[in-house]
Amino acid sequence: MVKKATIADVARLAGVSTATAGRVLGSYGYTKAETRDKVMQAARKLGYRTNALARSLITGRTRTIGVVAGDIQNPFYASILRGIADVVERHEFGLLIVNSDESLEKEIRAVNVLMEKQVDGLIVSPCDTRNARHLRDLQAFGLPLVLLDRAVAGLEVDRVTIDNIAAAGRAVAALLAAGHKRIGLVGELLEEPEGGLAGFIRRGLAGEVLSTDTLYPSWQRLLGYLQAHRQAGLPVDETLIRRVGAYSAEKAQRVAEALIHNADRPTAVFATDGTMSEGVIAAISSARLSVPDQLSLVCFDDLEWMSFLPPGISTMAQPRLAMGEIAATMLLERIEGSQVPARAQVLSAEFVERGSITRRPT
Amino acid sequence: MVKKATIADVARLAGVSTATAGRVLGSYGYTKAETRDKVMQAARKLGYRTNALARSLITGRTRTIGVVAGDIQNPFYASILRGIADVVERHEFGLLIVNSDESLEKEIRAVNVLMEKQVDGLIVSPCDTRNARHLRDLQAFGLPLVLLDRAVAGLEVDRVTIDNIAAAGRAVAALLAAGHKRIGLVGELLEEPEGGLAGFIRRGLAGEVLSTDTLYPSWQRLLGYLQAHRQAGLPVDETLIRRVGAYSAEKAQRVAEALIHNADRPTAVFATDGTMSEGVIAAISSARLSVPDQLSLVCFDDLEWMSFLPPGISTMAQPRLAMGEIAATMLLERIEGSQVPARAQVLSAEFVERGSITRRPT
DNA sequence: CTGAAAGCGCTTACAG
DNA sequence: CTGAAAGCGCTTACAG
Repeated sequence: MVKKATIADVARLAGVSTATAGRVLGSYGYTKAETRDKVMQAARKLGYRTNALARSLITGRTRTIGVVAGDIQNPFYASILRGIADVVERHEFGLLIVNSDESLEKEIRAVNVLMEKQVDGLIVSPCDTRNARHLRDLQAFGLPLVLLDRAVAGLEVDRVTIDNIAAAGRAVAALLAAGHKRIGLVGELLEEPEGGLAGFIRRGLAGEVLSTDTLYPSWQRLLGYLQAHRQAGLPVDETLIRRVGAYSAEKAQRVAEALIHNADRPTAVFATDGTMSEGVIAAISSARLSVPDQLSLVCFDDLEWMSFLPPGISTMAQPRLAMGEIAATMLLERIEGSQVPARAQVLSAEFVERGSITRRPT
Repeated sequence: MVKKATIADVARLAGVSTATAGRVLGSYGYTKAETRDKVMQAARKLGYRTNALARSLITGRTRTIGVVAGDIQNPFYASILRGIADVVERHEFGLLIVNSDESLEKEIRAVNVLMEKQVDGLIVSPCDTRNARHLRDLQAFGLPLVLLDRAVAGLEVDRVTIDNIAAAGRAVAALLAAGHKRIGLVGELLEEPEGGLAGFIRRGLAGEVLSTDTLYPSWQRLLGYLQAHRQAGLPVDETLIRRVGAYSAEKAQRVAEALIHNADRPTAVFATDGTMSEGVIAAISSARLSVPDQLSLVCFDDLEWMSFLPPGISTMAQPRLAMGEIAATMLLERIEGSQVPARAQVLSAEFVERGSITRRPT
C-alpha cells in the first residue's frame, strides 16, 4: 500500500511552492515551461494523482452528474443511460446512477444522497408528477435539473419527453385503418387520476382531459388510443382497456391472458410500453395464438426481439439513446451556466411497420 | 439560488462550536440531548445539508464505488449492474458507472477518472486479460478491486466468474445427446490466443490448453464445445466454428447467415452469449428456418425473448443479478477492511431446457 | 511567472 | 460533554 503523493510532496521534490505545483498539475494560471518540466517529472516520480475531492471542495464543482432512473435493468432506461453516459463521458464528467423503482421514497433518498455528494446537476425520471417537493427544492437551490420521460406539474425546468398522445394515436390508428374495431389495451397506468380509469376514459373521449402534459406516459398513450377512436368515429369498449398497475412483465402477462383468453377477445392489442409488450407477447405465446392471423398487435418502444420475432412486431420506436443524449446535453449546458428559459424537448416516436397487423374484413 | 448553509452557520445559530455542531450533524462523538436539539433545530431552519466532499477529504472514504462495464445497454451488464446497485444502495454507497466498450484505452481512462474521484473500490470487467498494468497498480495502491466475468493473468484479487467451460460443455453435450453431429458455433472470440483459432482448436481437442482460467469467456465456451466433442468421441469440423470478433449482434447475424445459408449447414447451432444469440436468431428468422425442425439451437445467457420466442429457446442461464450482488458484496467487505486471501467465486450457469433442440435420427 | 497565506467544509485529536 | 486548533489536499486572490 503506497502512500498517496500530494501536491505538497510534488512541490517539495520539484523545489517549487505548492501554488506553482498546483498550477502545473491542474493546468491553470501561468507557469514557465522549465518549471512545468520540473514539476511534471517530480509528479511522475512520485506517481502523483489529482485528488478531485479537494479540488471540488474549492471550485464548487465536481464534474459529476447524478441520474435517478426507474430501473437500470429495464431496456428503456438502459438505453437512455447509455445515451447519457456517452455525452457525459465525452465531457469528462462522472455519472452517478441510482434506481428509484418508481418509488417516491427511494427517489427522494436518491436525490438527497446525490446532493450530498455535490453533483453538478441531476437527471430524474420523476415517479410522481405531483408530489415533487424534493425536485422543486432543487430548483430553488439552484441545482440544474432535467426531467426525463415525465413532466411534473408546475415545475418549469428542462425536460425531454415523447409525444405519447400523438404516437399512441398513430399506432392505434394503424389498427383502426386495418379494419379493427375491438382493440385491447394493456397499460401500466400507475398513478390513478381523479375519477379513476372509467372517469378518465369518459373525459378522454369527451376531450375533457386537461393538463395532458403532466400525465404519466401510459395515461397519455391511453389518451392517444381514445382520441384515435374518437377520430375514427368508433365507440370504445371499456372492458378492452386493461390496467396492470405496475411495471411488471409478469403482471402484464396475467392481465393480457385474461384479455385474450376471453371468448370474445379483441381482434388486436396495443401494448403501451416495452414491459407491457413483453407480458403481452408472453401471453400470446402461451395461448399459442398466431400473430397476426388470430390477433394483431402493436407495441410501444422497440425492443430487440420485436424485429426477429416472426412475423416482426409493428411498434412505435422511441428514440431512447437520443433521449439520454439530449437530456445530458441540456444538463451540461445548464451546468455551464446557460440561463435560457426552461426547454421542453418533445421527441417523436417513429412507427416501425413490420408484420403484426392484419387487415380485418369490414 | 439559496446560499448553502455550512456547519459553521449552524453552529453560530445554535450557539455552539463547529466541533459540536459537527458531532450532532455527523452523528459521531458525544453530545448532550439538549445540545442535539438546539443544533438540529438550527440545521433545519437553515436547510443544512452535509457536504460529503468535505467529510470524505478528511475521512479518506467517499462511500462511493466505481464500476467499469463493457456496455450498460447490454442486458448482460444491465442486470449485473442492477445486482451491484441493489447491494450498494442497501449499504448507502454511491455508484459511479463508466462504459469501456471493451476498449483497453477507455478502460484505463475510466479507472483513472474513478481513482481521481477517490472511489473506495472498483468493480471492473477487464477487457484485456493480459495487459492490465492499470489494474495491477490498483492493487499496489491498496484500492480494493473485484474482477467481473473475466480474470486477469497473474492478478490475485477477488473475482466472480461463470464456469464457462463446464457450462458450455453441458450445453453442447445436450445437442450431442440428441444425436447432432454437426454443431455450428457462433462466438465473439475476441483477443486471439497464440496460434490463432485453428491452433486453439487443435490444442483444445488435445487437452493442451493451459491457464484456462484467464481465457476470455467466449474462448472458454469454445473449449467447452471442444471438450464435449472429445468426450463424445466425435470429430470437430473446424469450418463450423465461426468467429465474430466483436460484441455486435449485427456482425453475428452476418456470420450466422454465412453459416446457415450453406448447403451443408450444421444441424444445430450453439451461440456463445446473449449478443451472439440475438444475431443468430435474427439470421434464422431472416432465413425463415424453423427451430428446431430445420435447425436446433442452444444459446448462452437467458434473455427475455428466449422464453416467449416459439418454441422456447434452450439456453445456459447465467445468474447475472447474483454476479453483481456477489461482486458488490465482496468489494464492500474489502472496503470494510477484510484481509482474507483473494477469492475466486465461480458461479454455475443453469441449463434451461425449452424447445429448441430436436432429436436427430442417428 | 512565482510564492506566502488564506480558505473550501468538514473531522479529529487534545485539553478541559 | 464541549471547544480551540489543526488539518484533509487542493485553488485562489494578492503581492511582488
